[in-house]
Amino acid sequence: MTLTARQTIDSAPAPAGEVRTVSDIAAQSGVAPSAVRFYEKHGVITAVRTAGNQRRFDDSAACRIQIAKLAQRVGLTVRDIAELFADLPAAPVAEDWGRVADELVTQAQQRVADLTAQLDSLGSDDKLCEIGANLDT
Amino acid sequence: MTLTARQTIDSAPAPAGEVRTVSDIAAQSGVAPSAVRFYEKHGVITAVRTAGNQRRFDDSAACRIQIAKLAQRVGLTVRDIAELFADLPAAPVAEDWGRVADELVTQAQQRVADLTAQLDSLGSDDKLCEIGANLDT
DNA sequence: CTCAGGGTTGAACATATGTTGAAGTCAAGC
DNA sequence: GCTTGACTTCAACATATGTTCAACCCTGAG
Repeated sequence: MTLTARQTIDSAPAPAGEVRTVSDIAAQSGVAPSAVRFYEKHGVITAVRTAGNQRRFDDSAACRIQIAKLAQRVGLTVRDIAELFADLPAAPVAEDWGRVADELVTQAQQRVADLTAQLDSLGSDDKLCEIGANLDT
Repeated sequence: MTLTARQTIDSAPAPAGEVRTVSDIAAQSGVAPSAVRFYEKHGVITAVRTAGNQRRFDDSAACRIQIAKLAQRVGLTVRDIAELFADLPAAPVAEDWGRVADELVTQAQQRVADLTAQLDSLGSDDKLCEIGANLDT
C-alpha cells in the first residue's frame, strides 16, 4: 500500500451536495448498501473517495439507481445501463436526465417493436413456427 | 427403481408429430440441447417420455422456446414465461398462439408504460429525485 | 443382435445480480 | 483521545440462467 499523498476531497470545490455516503444513497434509492457498492463497481454510479478511502456520492447517484431498477424491468442488463449513463455529466441537469430517460424509453420501445415483429414472423406461414397448423382437426 | 409396467407411448394415439427429440427441438429453436432440458425442467415446455425414459416433444416446443427467448429480451423471467404458457393447450392452434402473443405484447407494453410513468414521477418536482436541481450554477 | 450415435442424470462450472459476514479502518461526538 | 457506529475489502453464499462433463442407457439400422 504505497499511498502517495492522498488529499481530502474538500480541497476541491465540490458543487454542493457531495457528501452522500453509501447508506444515504441506499436509503434514498431504496436498495441495500451492498447493491450501491455493486452498482459503483459496475459503473452504474461513480464515487469519489475521502482521505480515509470512503465513498462519497453526489445526489445523482440515487437517481441513477432508481432509473437502473426501472431499466432492468424492461430487459436491460447492468452493463447496458452503465452504457446508457456513459454520457451523463457528473452533475446532470434536467436536460441530461431527459435525454437519458428518452433514450431508455426508446430502447424499451424498440425491444417491444422487435418482439412484435418477431412474433409476427413466427406466425407467418412460410416461417419455422407452424402457428396455425392442425386446422384440420 | 420399481418401474411398474411402464408402457410405450405409441399405445396412445399421438396427434401426429410427437417424435421430436431434444436435439430436434434444439436445432429448430436455435438453442443448445442443454437449454432445451433446462426449459423443460422449468415448465416452459413439456415432454412425454418414451419407454426408455427419453424426452419426446411435439412441434409446439420449438415455438415456445423461440417465444421465450423474445420474452426474456423484454424482461420476463423463465418463471414469468412458464406462467404465460400455463394456459396453452397441449396442441395449440393459431388462436392459442395469438392469445399468448397478445398477452406477451401486452405485458411488455405495460412494462414500458410503467417505465415512462415512473420516469415521469422521478422527474416531477415534489418527488425524491431532484432532476432539475442545480439550475443556479 | 450388435453397435454407433444420441439420450439420461447429476455435479461442477460459468456469468449476472446481489447479500451476508468477518476482520479491520474511519469519522465524529464527548 | 476514545468510543461507537458506519465504512472498507474480500470471500462465501444465494438465485437465475445456462453449459460442460462423466458415466451410463436407449434406439434404430444393418
